[in-house]
Amino acid sequence: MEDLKYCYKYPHPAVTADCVIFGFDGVSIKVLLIQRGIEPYKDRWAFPGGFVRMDESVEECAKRELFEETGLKSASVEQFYTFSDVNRDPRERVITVAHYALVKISEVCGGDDAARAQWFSFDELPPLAFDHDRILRVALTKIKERICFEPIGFELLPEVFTMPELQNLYEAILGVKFDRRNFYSKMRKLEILTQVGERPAGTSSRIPILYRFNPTKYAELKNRGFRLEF
Amino acid sequence: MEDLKYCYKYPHPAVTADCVIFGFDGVSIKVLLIQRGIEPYKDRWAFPGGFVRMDESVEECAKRELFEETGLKSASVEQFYTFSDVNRDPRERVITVAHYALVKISEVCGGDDAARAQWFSFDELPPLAFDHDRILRVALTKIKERICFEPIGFELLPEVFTMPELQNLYEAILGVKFDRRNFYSKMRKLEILTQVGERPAGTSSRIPILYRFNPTKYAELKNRGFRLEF
DNA sequence: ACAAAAGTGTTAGGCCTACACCCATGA
DNA sequence: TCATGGGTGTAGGCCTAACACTTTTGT
Repeated sequence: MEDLKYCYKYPHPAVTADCVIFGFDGVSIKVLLIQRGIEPYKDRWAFPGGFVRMDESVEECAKRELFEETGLKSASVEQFYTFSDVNRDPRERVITVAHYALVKISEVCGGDDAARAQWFSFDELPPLAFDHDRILRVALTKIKERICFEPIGFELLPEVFTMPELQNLYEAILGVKFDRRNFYSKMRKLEILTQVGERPAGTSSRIPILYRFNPTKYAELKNRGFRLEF
Repeated sequence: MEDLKYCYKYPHPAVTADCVIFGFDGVSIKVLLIQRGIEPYKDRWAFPGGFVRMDESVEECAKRELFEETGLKSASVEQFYTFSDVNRDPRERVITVAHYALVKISEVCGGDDAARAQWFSFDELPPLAFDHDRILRVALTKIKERICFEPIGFELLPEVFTMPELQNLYEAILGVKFDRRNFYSKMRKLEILTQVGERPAGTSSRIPILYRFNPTKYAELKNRGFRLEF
């Protein structure tokens, strides 16, 4: 008991930051999980995360843990809910501030740190540690809410992408199907897409046109907020 | 030092729950503050709130503290952000989960507990304790986001209200002016308002028509979500 | 008598939705 | 040659935004 050296007049909960990391492979949404190496829930899959240090905010903690456990250096990690059920951790009272981030799936391929990290799609999810299944459900809800008002979708796509890919992304997140023609014109109206290169005139209607997004317009739209009526 | 009886292997932050309580007096938005009786920030105004106990979630804590300090028993206290800057409390590391609630201003009039509680409008705010001014700004942002998608506004109004009052409420929260005629028809289209009583025919165009809201339609709309294009 | 507050309806424009056809490729 | 995937444009309906007049009351 000699190592219990941090003492308080009243009981204090432990506080952690967890990261729900979403990716997109062109077809379906993926989530990044880490296989736990220690008890409790040893060998179960869980979100990257860990205990908040006394010299960092929970957001800083989330970014640090994310980097340590997956090698990801994502600028936009954002908290979305704090889970505080009394018995959510068998060790002691732990309150977790849950964050999410949208990343390009290619960014997390390499790295030895990421040995235990793996992308899962929703129809092949393993059982999760702690209350992480609940955290995932809430994260999904929040993402759905956001995607209609901020062009967050693009953070999930590679630099260059096709219109069908973009549509797949929206359909995968929102769980609905759109009319291709309406989706195209809606996106064009936003004026954040720039066509990449030229399609040799008349030579192909089968290979999709490539786009990248216009960073200026994109940032502007993101600040101003927008309204996607899906 | 004998009373430092809660000891841990690693340092733990303290965790509090704070409540930003919004009210509406028919003209402007008010916020409920409590004058602190103890250091730090003694005599400064702050949001109701306090330390999370080990046998309650942060939401339960928020409700409990709200009741203890203001006599309010509000069903719908909702967390909106967790503030964790390292030095936000001079005593020790304190992370606070901030909540908000919308209440009818009449519900908090009586009660001795509320002796130190007082409603303030935004143009006469006193200096706030801790980082509560920042918390207030974030709360306002979140409320603005919500009011366009959930009919939360009605929770701020008395049972029976007039259309101008309702419009004032929306204008006060969103900080913009609406065309009266467009606002009226938009509200009518939602079909959640029921006219109260009868206006003696032809006898008055100066006193406003009274409405209450239809709880069934209101709940339905709240679940389904809606879209107010202001 | 005049200013201020409350009530009401119409029109034009923009956005959303639904929908059909052509071209190219690969089986 | 046929099925599949990609690209494009149009017409109708709904919602939004702009806008004017009448009544009443209080000063």
